[in-house]
Amino acid sequence: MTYQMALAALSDPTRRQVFERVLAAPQPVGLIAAGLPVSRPAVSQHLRVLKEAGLVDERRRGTRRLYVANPQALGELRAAIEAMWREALAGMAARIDEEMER
Amino acid sequence: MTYQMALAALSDPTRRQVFERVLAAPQPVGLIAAGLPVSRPAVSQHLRVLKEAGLVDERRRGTRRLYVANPQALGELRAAIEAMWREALAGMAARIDEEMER
DNA sequence: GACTAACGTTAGTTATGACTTACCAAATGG
DNA sequence: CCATTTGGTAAGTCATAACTAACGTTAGTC
Repeated sequence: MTYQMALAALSDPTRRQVFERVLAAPQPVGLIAAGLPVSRPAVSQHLRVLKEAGLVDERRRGTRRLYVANPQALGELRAAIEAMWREALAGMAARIDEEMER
Repeated sequence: MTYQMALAALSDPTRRQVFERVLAAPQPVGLIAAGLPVSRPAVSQHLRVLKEAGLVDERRRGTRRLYVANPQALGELRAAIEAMWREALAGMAARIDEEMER
C-alpha cells in the first residue's frame, strides 16, 4: 500500500537525486541544494514528498534539520518490486514450457 | 540506467494497473481496457510507455497484439532498489554504532 | 474486394506537479 | 534583544502528461 507512494516519490529525477544524497549521508537541506541545480525551496518540497512517502526522516539539530533515509519504506518497495519480478519470471517459464510441448 | 524509465513508467497508478494485468497473464489491449475505467487508446498509450521502458514486449497474433511482461527490466529495477535499500540499512547501522560509542 | 474486428496515432483539452520568488518562523551568537 | 543562519510555506508560472474523441491501419472473413 505504501510502496506506491515510494514509487511515485522516486519517479522524479531531481527528487531521486535528493534522496540519493540523503542516502549517502544525512544532510541538512542547504547542503543538498548546494549540489543540485535547483533552489533550496525546491529541495524542501522534494524532501516533504519523500517524508510523506516514508523514505526519509527528519532530525532537528538546533536550527538545522538533518534528513535521514528510512530503510523500512525502501524495504517495502523492494519487496513489491521483487514480487512483480518473480511473477514475470514465472510467467516466462510457463510460456517456455508451453513452447516445449509442441 | 534503464531502471529510471521503469521507475517512471510504474509511477502512474493507471499504468501500474495495466502492467499488473499483463503480469498476471499476456493479454490483448481490448481485454485490459475492458477491466479498467479508461478508454482503450489510453491503455494503448500506457502500453507504449511500458514498452519503451522495456517492461513489456509485444507479440502480434493476427489482428491482435499480446502484451507480455519482460522480467529483465524488472530485474534491473529490483537490483537498483535493493542497492538503495542496502545502503540505507548500512547507514542506519553505522548511526547505531556511533550511538553506542557514547 | 467490401466488411469487420482489433489496435495504434493524432489533436486537443485539462489537470497535475516541479520550480522560483517572496515571505515567515525558529534557534543561535554577539 | 537584535541580527544572522537555516529552513519551511505560499502564490504564481509553466511544462508535462494523462485522457478522450476522431481518424487511419492492418489482418482476417464473407
